Amino acid sequence: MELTAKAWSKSLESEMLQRWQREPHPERKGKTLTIDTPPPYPSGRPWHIGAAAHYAQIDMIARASRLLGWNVRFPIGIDRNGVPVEMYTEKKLGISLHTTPREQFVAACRTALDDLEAEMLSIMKTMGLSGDFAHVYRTDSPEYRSRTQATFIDLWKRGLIYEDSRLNNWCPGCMTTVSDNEVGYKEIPTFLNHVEFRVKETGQQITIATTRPELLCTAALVVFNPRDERYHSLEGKTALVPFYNLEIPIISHPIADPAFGSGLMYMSRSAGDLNAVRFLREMGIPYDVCITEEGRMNDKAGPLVGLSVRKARERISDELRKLGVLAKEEQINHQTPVCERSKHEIEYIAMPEYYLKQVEFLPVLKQYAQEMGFHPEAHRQILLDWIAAVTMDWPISRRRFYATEIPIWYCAACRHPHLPTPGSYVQPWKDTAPFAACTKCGNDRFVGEDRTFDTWMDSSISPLVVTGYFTDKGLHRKLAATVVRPQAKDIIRTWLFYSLLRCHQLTGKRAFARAWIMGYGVDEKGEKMSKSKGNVIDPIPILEKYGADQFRFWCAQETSLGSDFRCSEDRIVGAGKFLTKLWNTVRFIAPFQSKEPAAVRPLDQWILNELASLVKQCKAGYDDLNFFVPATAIRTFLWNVFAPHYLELAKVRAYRGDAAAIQTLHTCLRALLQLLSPITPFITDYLHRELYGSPVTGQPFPKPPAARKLPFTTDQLLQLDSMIWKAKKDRGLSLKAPVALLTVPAAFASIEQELVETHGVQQVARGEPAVQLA
RNA sequence: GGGCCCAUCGUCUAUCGGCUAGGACGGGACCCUCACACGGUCCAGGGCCAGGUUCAAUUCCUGGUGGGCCCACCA
Repeated sequence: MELTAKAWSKSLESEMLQRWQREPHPERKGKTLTIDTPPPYPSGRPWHIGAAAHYAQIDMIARASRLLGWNVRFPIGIDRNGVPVEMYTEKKLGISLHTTPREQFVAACRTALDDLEAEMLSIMKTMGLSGDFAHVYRTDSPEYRSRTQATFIDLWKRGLIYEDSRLNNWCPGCMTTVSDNEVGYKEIPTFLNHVEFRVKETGQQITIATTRPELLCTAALVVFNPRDERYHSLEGKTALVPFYNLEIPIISHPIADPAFGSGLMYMSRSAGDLNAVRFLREMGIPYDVCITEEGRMNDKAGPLVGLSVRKARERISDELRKLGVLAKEEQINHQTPVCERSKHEIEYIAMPEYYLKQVEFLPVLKQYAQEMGFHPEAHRQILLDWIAAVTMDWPISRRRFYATEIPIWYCAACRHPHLPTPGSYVQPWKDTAPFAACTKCGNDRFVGEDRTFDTWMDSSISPLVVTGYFTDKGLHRKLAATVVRPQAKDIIRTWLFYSLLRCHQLTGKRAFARAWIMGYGVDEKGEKMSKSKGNVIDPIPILEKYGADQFRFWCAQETSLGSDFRCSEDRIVGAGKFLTKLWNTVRFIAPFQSKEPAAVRPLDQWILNELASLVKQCKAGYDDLNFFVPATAIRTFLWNVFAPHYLELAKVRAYRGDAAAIQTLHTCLRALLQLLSPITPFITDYLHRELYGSPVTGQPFPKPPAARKLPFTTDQLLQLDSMIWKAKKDRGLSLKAPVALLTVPAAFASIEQELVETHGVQQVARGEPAVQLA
């Protein structure tokens, strides 16, 4: 065979891809492992290099599992529902969801998604993902959406869904209710306004500090802490709200912090934060929102009506200043709740929304979180912490367009809800109701629901979709116990949590055997990549420049499982050298062929011992789905032990045609290629075919050679070689220069021949290691 | 404010409480030695701080500091 080139060429990768397309992975006999591949979300260009790295590693899960003997199902899906594409479309086309006809807007989103999706799929293919590209599923397909709807209908019938109007997180930008885990916090500078109220009964002046003066129009109470003795005399009195001249009671309640401001707070019926939401609920005070869905003041705000919340805040401060009741304005940084999607400041508005019960399922979810496997183990805690923090049911309805529709029609007369039979995809906002008459009042006119689902309602059933729950219950039962969920760390509280919840509600079982959690790809300074920072690295030019295997090897050896990893082009370049090293090692070994059986010499046994330990390390790494372990172990073996020491010492024998040396070289090489194949499938498959005439895939996991005790250790041998090289180097001699006298301990007697031949030793003596040059 | 995780050369990491803390990337010097200059050889460079346990601490404990993440949150 001919390996004339001096290095592996990434152009061979497309050749290999075509080859693989012609010969798909053979079904194996063993048990089946299903990967619940995270369907990536096409939210804009470029696709994040960290995401590409993530999928490269998921392919390593697939390939490593096959190498370990599993039959692997590796579906490929794309998540296409929800706000990100709507925002992308609004920005790209300069249109607004709220002013564009729904049909038209949905079509524009679909076009955008198709383009972005094509690019992601092409990247996945280029990287050599061994997934099922023939059956890509899309979460916005009528088929998938019909399943989301079917599960909703199921849960509805079982009484797990209810509608309620309660104060909830509202994003004025997205114009929808959002759930707690879509809310983030951002430090925003604002003013803490010290506003003077008067006590009606005594005329006494009291000061109240607030960041939300624009909510004064709905002021309900003034509160002080019962432990705060300064204000005991105010209990039961009445406060006069400036500007609006409202009369509100003063009460004591522990919610007020004596150390904050003056120790007095006012509570608005239009809650300014979650704490207030809870307080109102606890006190049984009906809410009375003074903010509109667009984030403007409504008519309750009197003269402020129509102003944005922010403008209203400035305006009321002006008014209070004019009245002489604004004692102080302090600039503070405020941890402000913002929408994680659109970054708008969250307001608390009550809208009727559907809720899915989750609180009562927390104990079983906790149990699942404790039972299932986690790679790495440490990340289990993130899920447990989240489960412990959940206090409310999940609001699942959204007032958006590009998402799965809630499958309900209401009787036009009595508003009674009607749900269709599960199975087909329905769009109540445009479809005619599939009912003859209202089951309650007999009326024959219906109004379709126009709200959609939170997208996690769709993605949380992916473990069921990929195991055939909706198409083949028998298959599902067979596959369900061995599902592996790979995903990023940041969506533990959403995707992982909701999947466990929903699958439990639908099947009564735990969705996953194991979860594999990867860290974030950060930039080379260690900072999070974000489009706003402009430090997002596009994977396409990287893959074009360096090829898939180089990228994959970099991914594997960059960081241990679960930690964040820095994306630095320099280090990707560095990873490529390994492929060249491997290539040239093969280039050296390939020409040597020997069929006759031969007994190994002690030197051969030494490297076989090392190989045995390598095989065990790789097995442990692959079992833990931690590719850092095999990648670094293989690299160290090849570069620090096998090539510089064994290869050099066995070289002369190999040239001579020594069968034991040649067979040992091939034993090591073959095992190396197989052990490495999950990480760098292109080069290993190419070389395995060239040398051994068969694909590297489909081989069983390499067996560790039988190890035998030797009189010298690896460290001793490495140090001996190094000592000789250093001696020559110090004298400015070539490494081929002869050694006049080499003194070695008796332990090396069995490999003396190789030492002599390799280092050009003229005479050998026994004793502590020493080199004497001519 | 509460919780979780982490802390080793510039970077990524190794090290059952015990040899001079090992390797890789990057840096420097020399060498184109017949698989490989995407190579070889050599060099420089590190245990966050303060206590404690111990014959012995990078390793175990406590506190601090510094990161990361999560939750709550100043009305």
